[in-house]
Amino acid sequence: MSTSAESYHHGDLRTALIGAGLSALEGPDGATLSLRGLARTVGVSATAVYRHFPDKRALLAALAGEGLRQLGESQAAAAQAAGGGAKGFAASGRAYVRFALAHPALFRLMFSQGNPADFETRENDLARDLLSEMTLELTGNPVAAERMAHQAWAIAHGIAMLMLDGRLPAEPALIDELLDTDALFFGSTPKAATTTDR
Amino acid sequence: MSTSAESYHHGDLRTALIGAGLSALEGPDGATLSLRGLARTVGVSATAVYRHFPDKRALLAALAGEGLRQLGESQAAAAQAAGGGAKGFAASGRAYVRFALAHPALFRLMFSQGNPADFETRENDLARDLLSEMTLELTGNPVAAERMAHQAWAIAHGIAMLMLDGRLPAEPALIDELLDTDALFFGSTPKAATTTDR
DNA sequence: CCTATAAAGTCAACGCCGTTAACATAGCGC
DNA sequence: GCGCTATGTTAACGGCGTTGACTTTATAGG
Repeated sequence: MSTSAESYHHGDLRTALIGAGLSALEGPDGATLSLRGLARTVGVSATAVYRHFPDKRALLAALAGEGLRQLGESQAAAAQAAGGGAKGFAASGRAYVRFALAHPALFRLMFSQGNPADFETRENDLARDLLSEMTLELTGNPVAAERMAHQAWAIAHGIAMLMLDGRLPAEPALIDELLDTDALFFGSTPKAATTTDR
Repeated sequence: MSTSAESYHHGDLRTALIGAGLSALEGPDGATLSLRGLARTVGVSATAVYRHFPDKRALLAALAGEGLRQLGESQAAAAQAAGGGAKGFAASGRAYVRFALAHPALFRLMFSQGNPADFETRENDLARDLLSEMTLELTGNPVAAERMAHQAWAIAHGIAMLMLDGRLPAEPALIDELLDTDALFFGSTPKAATTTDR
């Protein structure tokens, strides 16, 4: 009865806090959201938060979990829209980076927690499951699939992070180019290199 | 005369602060270093810091710059020890990830600043220059070199970050496997999943 | 040599933060 | 109807980054 509609005392504080937290993460200075500030925007005393979360970390973990869920949804939708298969796989990779660029503070939060076990649950782990499924489908080999999953995750995550940090320009064309699995490293080596023409 | 030996009032505070900051970043809870705490360990009043850095961000930027310099050194050393060429390139990639795992808080700090321009200087940008040189040497083509550099950076960075966050196990064998340029994605799989496009 | 000036450091204070303890209130089960 | 428990409040603590007004010290110039 803690997480239902809106009834008793003030409303559903837990849900309200998470909502406020998510929207605070969207604005500028989303990197520095404070427990007190959050309580203020929800219109509640600072210490009321502690009835729903043991401490700030727990609140952040909940936000990260929600972000993870949304990321999984985005990727799944993108993969399906692209018609699955290799196209879908590539689309889910682009969706990963796009999500990071669209929600920088949330994305950073999702990957700066102590240990993922605090908020990675069966339900919000869609992204991970999807990745496993897709690579298995593409390779047909569990061992190769796992390596492919790891490498794909790493490169998408690397691109996302470097762009968020301003180390790489956050241009859509660059995302596509770097994620292009046909052109990875030497894939198109000698002459090819001319792929960039456009 | 602000950054020289050690002479006048207290010593070279700026250098001392950076040293203390770097060593604080090595310990646990290095993620939460405080200006006051740093001043305390150096044996100086909290506000003395402001004679050398306009604010905390500037101090952190200085630490990040120093970290960047060290990272470049590590990579250059590893590349040279491996004899340059493709071997050297692979070695520098491993060194990148190893550095991240060896100095988690420092590495995170290096890649969570607002904009890199604040601390990326000609002298500490060794890592970036090295990467450009190596990929150009390997491809012989400026365009291909740049893409290779971006992709290599992204995958190394992704591996490092995911391991730091506990999303991937931080095992040396896995680092090697994921960085293996010959086995990237479909490199070693038969049918290569035929990504089709293009 | 001695003094003006500016660099380097100190102290007190402000407002914000996360968190704890003690207290108030409202809804539900018996 | 009563008590229990979930939910919320107020007051307070210590720590933080930062500012302003002050003190000390090194050094440069007459």
